[in-house]
Amino acid sequence: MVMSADHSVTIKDVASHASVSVATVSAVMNGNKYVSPELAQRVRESIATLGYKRNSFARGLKTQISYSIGLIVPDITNPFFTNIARGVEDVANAHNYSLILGNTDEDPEKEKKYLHLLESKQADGLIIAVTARSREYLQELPLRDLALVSVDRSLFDLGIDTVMVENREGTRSAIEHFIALGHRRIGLVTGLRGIAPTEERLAGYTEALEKHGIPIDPALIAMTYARIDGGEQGAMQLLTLQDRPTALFLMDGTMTIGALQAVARLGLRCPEDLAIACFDDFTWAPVMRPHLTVVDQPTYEIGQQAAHLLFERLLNRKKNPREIRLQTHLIVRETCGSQLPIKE
Amino acid sequence: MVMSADHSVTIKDVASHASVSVATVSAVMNGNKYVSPELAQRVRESIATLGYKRNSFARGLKTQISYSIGLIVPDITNPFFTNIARGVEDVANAHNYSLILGNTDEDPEKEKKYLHLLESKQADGLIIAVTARSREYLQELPLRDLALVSVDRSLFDLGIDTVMVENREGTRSAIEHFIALGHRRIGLVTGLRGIAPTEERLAGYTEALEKHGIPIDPALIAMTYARIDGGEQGAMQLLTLQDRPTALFLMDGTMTIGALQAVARLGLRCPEDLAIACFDDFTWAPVMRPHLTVVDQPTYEIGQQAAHLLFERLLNRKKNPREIRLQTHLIVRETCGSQLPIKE
DNA sequence: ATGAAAGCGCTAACAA
DNA sequence: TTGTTAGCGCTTTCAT
Repeated sequence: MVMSADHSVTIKDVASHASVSVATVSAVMNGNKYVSPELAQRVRESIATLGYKRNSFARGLKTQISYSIGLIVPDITNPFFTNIARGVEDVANAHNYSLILGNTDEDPEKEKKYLHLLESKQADGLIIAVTARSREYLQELPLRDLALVSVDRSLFDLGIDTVMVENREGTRSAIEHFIALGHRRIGLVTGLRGIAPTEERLAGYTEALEKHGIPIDPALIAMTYARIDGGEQGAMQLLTLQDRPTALFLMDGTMTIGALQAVARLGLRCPEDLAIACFDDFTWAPVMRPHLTVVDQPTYEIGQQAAHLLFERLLNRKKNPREIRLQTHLIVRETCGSQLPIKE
Repeated sequence: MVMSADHSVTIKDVASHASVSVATVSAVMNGNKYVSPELAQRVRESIATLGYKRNSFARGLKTQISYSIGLIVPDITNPFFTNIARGVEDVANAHNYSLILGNTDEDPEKEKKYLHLLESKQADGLIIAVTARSREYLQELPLRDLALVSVDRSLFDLGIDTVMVENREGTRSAIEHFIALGHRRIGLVTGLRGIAPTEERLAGYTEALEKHGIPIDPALIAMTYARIDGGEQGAMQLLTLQDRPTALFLMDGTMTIGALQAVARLGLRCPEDLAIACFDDFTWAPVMRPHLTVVDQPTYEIGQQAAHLLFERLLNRKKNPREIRLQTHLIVRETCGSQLPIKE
């Protein structure tokens, strides 16, 4: 039987209902002091019949811990970040923590706003995919004791726990796949400069070409941003070159949707006219035509690991920062064909 | 210039730094009392130089307001809910509120856990896509004064603000599209029973058939759940019938991915052998082959409207509950062909 | 083994 | 116009 009290029920109410002191009620809830079984039982019953829920403001004010962590990403709508969020949330939930979500749209101002918000909300920790300009102020920020974990973007050199994937290796494997198929003019569509995924994938691209003695042609690199229209725009730019690339690598899954639209718009076929591959796999890969060759990254696991790192740090604030690099996997499907597209 | 204090800086520190009382500091932060420009200025400077951020525990304890709202959905990973989340988050952010996210996986126990969590976190409001069994306990719950808004699922009869789409009309339009094309054996793959989208879409299906004098064949209705494998399983079940349907309607976008895989596995072609349509559009629709005919629903807007409703209610607790029904749109692409698949 | 009481940092009523 | 202070509901030390 449950009561709805107009003025919400406090620990005092429970105490008097159970005829014990508030200290005893607190003790049974926290289980950190001996309470005789009889009293404990009585308290538990009172809690149940009064429908008491402890007030986390009061608790937090006293203990300085909020049992909540933040997750700040560019855009939760990007499946890459959605999966990270799910991974984070699952482990947060397992720790009885709650997750506060924020989208920055890669805007440092929005990011700062969230940082302030989370600070004043006394979040215990924060998992963040920082914007390109964050490092400029991140060090200046008096971040209380907000434990920080960086995902997708690197802050490891700032002594911050970081979870990333092997961007360079992943990209290199895809580009080398192109090269093995005979491609030499390989286009690259990048996301925003200044963030690790972009820079590292760019490095992987360069590395692959150099390794095989293929000169880097700046005209084959389109710098855009990780959204559908960014991909479309980048692909358009490269594919309308008079000497267009025979292969195209997209740095991000969402960009690929746009790129594929550009390809269709130009009346190009894949893999006949053009090989395509990208970073990120898709749940809808099976229903895409053609089946896309991708560099898969373990998105859910990134979130999980980041959350694990965060909770570890919450336990021990002075342990050495770790950088976790998760592996990517080249999944060869059909968008690269099995040989160089014939050029007349 | 910014200081990092070991023991975080309080309003008292600001007060003494600015040589004013804490009440004055509070007044300038809240802007609800007159403070002379000189003092206000001094206070603001002290706040800045000390890097002070108000403690929301203390504030909340006093004011009973947390400036945070919850969002509880089955699975943030489903693009339908991702977009809702983005919509909610954007308006929450505009109100300087933060968003606490929870996934239930349609499990009432997880849902209850989040409800408790949000209560004890003193969330001011909650936007929720309830599980099938929530109404059993939702009324019993002493929900403090947690303002509630229901999305996707209906709680309007419980006097709770609700945002939904026109499920029945949307589904009917798709089924009638099938019928107009000459289909009479129309299969339906449903999600979980007992939730409004399922029941209402089912009603729309039934209504369309009845309106055109087509008898309902229970064998053509597969009850599964709104995930990829649910769709695959449902489609498999219907398409392996000896007298299989000539058209298939999927109730949910994610299910459609599975269904399309089943179709491919069975060596069926679409639209030649089978017409397909579903609820939900996809960002990746342009790169799907065939282009799917869908009933589009304004997902982002659902979240936005829900959040608006919530903030309105926060302002006025006793206004009449509203039910907002957003319109769906049938987008005819190519998965239905332009006529009945030829049957030999 | 249990209870009394101080105090966490803030807001707001009241005093000056 | 500004300051003093009580108290929000909890945890925790210190008494008993």
